[in-house]
Amino acid sequence: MNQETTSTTEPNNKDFIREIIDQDLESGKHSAIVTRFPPEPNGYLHIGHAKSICLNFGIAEEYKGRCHLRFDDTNPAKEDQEYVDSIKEDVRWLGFDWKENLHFSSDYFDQLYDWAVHLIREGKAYVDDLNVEDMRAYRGSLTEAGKDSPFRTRSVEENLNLFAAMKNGDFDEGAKVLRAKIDMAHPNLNMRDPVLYRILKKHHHRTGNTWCIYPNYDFTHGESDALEHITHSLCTLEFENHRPLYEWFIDNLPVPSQPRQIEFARLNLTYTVISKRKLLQLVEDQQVSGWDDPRMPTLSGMRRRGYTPESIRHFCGRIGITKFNATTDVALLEHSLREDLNLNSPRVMAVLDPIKVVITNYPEDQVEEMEAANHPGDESFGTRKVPFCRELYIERDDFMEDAPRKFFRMSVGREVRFRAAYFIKCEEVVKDEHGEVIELRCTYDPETRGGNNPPDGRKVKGTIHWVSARHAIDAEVRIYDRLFTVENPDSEEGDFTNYLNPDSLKILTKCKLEPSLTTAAPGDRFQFERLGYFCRDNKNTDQLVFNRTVPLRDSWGKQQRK
RNA sequence: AGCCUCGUAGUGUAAUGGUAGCACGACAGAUUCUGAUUCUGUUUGUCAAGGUUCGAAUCCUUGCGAGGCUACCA
Repeated sequence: MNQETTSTTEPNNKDFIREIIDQDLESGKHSAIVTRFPPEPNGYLHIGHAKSICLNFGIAEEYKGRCHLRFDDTNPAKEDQEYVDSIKEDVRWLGFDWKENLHFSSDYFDQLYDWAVHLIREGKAYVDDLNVEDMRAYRGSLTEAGKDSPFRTRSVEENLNLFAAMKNGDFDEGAKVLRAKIDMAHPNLNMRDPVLYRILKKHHHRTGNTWCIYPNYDFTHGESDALEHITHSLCTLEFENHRPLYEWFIDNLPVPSQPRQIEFARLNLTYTVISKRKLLQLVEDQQVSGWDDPRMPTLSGMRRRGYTPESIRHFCGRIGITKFNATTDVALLEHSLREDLNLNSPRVMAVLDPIKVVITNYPEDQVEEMEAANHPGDESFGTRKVPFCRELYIERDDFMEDAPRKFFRMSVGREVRFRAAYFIKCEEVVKDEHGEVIELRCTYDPETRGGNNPPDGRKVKGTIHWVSARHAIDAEVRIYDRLFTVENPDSEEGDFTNYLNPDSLKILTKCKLEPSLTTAAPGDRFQFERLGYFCRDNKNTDQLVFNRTVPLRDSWGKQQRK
């Protein structure tokens, strides 16, 4: 679909990764570029993954190479087919296509096993009986060297037998591991004889019960890259310390290609938590309704909220790629969102918190079909008919009794434009016994039909939206706000859940929508004029529910808050 | 405290020894049948101190600050 927008919005300046790629192409090190997006199927994709997806698939498009989707499924205890399915759906929704390049690390279990045996034969790996606590103690610390395991000197023969026995299920989980024999005094802790294989008597979502030993990330990732002829293996900064190990495997194994790992900073966003672990906690503690709660920064949540894939791709293009651990202002994401929505959303009228308006000089039984533009800046959106009659609803906020001079809306004695309808003047307020305003009695000027200025040259400062009381349809509208009250929930005192915004969801049940919205399909997006962008919920499809994607920028509201 | 990485307007990101730019935000104004959009303008920056150089954000030294690393997770 709109994949072109990704490449057409690339900044002129290349990031450091693309510069490396340019050099590798120029020097002849590579003639084609191959990247990969390697999620573990143990959770849902979020906006941070989108950054990586746009980088990897984006580079493949720009350099006419390819990008593999590879599931890093080496830990059957956490992984599940459900996640595989959701990840594929989300990548596709974002607008990327892995074509025939769908892979699983588990496809390489046989090869990895053979390579582990190879290392043993070379005297570069051994079976260790140390338990978890002892292994930790032997590893040393950040400042002290570790010491060799007493099992480090086993013969090749013995290691071969033991490893085969591990594979055959002769030992319990945790009884033994296979370790690389590198250097227990290495300043980089990852090089102190890292574990390669552990015993896990678990069912794997793809290999079933074939295996009871599984390779871990370090022993799997680089070799999988090499097997797929990945040229540039892009990952986040926390793997920086793993690069020497990544290279050690590439150097010490007869792999078919030499991929290069390059790290970049992961995405942080203000007022948001992004880590999978924390998102899982919100789901499990039922602070949100699920992974696809519209307040979640997951792709499924954002999709449900009404985000467009284009806006997310634009955003990812704008934030750049660096090694600096930055926190991006969520306003930049919202800017990308509004930019796309403004261009592509048809306008409609909806009243979320209605007050009734009676036009006293309008005939009781008359109905007019007012013609309204669907987009003020784009005639190709066409027009629609909106019914107008004697009784209408307007937004409660659009009326004020003792209104200041700068209030350009309804107040007794003031005249405003009802969008695409008429000039309306408020004559009288009706209140109930509690003093609550329940009705406005108004008059209209027939000379202003269509909302046009009258022949006498009279002008009006404000234009407000409305719906016909007789024709309006009822709907529920969910108003979402940021999930957290502080810019960086992760770095505040105490648990991040202490900073959840209690007002992140308001459910409005008495909303009145113009009748054209009857035909809105789940997932359809609109601008409710003067309010914001809204999207019909894709989950509660038996009723009419709209999610507010993002409000319009509001310089009046901003004034008020001062 | 050992190792690795990183410090450019409020935020994010360019400038690859030669005029510190862009975007977002904020602020002001113009236009407007959405207090939206659009348009115009304003504002603010090279972590610090030395050094090399005709010239340093860029190279060197030292200091300061930030992040990551001690799973049989990825």
